Amino acid sequence: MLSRNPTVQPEINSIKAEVDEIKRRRILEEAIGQFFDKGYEATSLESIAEGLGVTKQFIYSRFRSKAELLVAICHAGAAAADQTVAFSATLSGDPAQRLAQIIRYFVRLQIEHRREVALYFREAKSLPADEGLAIDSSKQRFHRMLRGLLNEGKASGKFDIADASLAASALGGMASWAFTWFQPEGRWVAESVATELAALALRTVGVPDPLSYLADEPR
Amino acid sequence: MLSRNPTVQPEINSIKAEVDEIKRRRILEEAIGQFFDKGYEATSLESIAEGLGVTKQFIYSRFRSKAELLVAICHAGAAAADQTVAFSATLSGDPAQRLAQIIRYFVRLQIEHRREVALYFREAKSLPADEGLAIDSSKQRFHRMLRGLLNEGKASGKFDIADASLAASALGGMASWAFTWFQPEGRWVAESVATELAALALRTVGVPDPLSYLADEPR
DNA sequence: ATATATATATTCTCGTGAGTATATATGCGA
DNA sequence: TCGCATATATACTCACGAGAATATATATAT
Repeated sequence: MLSRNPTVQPEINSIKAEVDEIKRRRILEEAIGQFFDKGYEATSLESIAEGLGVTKQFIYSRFRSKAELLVAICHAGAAAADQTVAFSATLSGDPAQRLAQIIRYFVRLQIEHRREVALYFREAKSLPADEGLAIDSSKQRFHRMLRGLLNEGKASGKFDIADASLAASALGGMASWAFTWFQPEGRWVAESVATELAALALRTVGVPDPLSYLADEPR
Repeated sequence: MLSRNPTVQPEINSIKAEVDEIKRRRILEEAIGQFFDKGYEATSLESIAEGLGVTKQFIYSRFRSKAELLVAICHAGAAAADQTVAFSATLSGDPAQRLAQIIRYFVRLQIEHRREVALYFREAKSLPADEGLAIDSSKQRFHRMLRGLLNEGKASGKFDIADASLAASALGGMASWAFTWFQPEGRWVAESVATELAALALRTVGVPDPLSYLADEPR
């Protein structure tokens, strides 16, 4: 008998990998929901297992500890800031145009991952020390990116601001805060919130005609 | 023997009341510090007692439960919003002028009570249901107040905004966020942060010359 | 000086939950 | 069909912490 077609092997592995990934995802989904509702410390692994209809051991087979669940979730939350920094590096041209795109991009991510973002703000103190620092540096990189852009716009006379660092904090707050009030079932649509906040952000830094930078975006 | 001068009585009582109040305050101070650093659930009453150099029973003699400590702290956090709403009711005149004063007032309070504010955001879920609702309605009243003012300014042509509710959320975020980044030992002074954020807020809603409303304020 | 109330300390109880050790089932390769 | 690895379940340990019960010290009143 001939040996089996070796090309099958990776396929089998990829199915297994896919199943593993799905299991991981489901565990994380449940953990996000319960951590978000009750808080990290107040949620037991038992109750997460119960919510999934499995036992605690199932979770331990995929994650080494409760803290590791939180780490994975917080990484997903910090990813919004990281991705936005990466996105900003792909942009060039007019600072106002770039700022608008950055805010839109960031707000959309914040809204999409509201719960993870909320958890990484709320529960950062329960993280292992090194992970906590990683989160902090994500925030710092985001802030520096924004401050850099604002300084650039200020230097070229596009933006009218007293202090770029403070303005960056103000814009960061305006955009980040969405995770506290945005309701997916509410009257707002993520896309239009992102566009409106981008328009408000442009005005905050003294761009007189924000709409000209957002004319083709959905409202 | 004559009976004791009855006027002494209230004085003794007031001393006792004062001492009681001091004890309460110290317990709350310690609780705020530890809850803020480690989180509510992760902090034991034992460790709060230890931090104070007393026993757990000392705390139980002033507060009925651990949750009652959190309730007291969260009330202090929500007070920033409540007081600002009350303050806004004392103002009249130009909407831009009022908005600037409101933002300044609110930011100063948020900064002063950063830790309580942070706790009432982070730990609201650990609160008894009715207290949680009270907090929510504080936030709502604040939002409605701001939205009302923005609508007023929009109607009179002072403010240029698409949607007052969304703009209120944006300004709320800009101002609230200060509790996450303000460092009392850092480069900023609370007063000037409050004034700068008020200026940025005015520009966000389309007031062209914010400084004319803030000329006499400290920067 | 003695009785009474109040503040503070000491010592338990009891539930809960993270993590582990051990058992069983399921699927896969030969 | 058998044997092995891995996935899942059951049953335990062990520490911790909220709150209560009980004891002691301190202050006030008579």
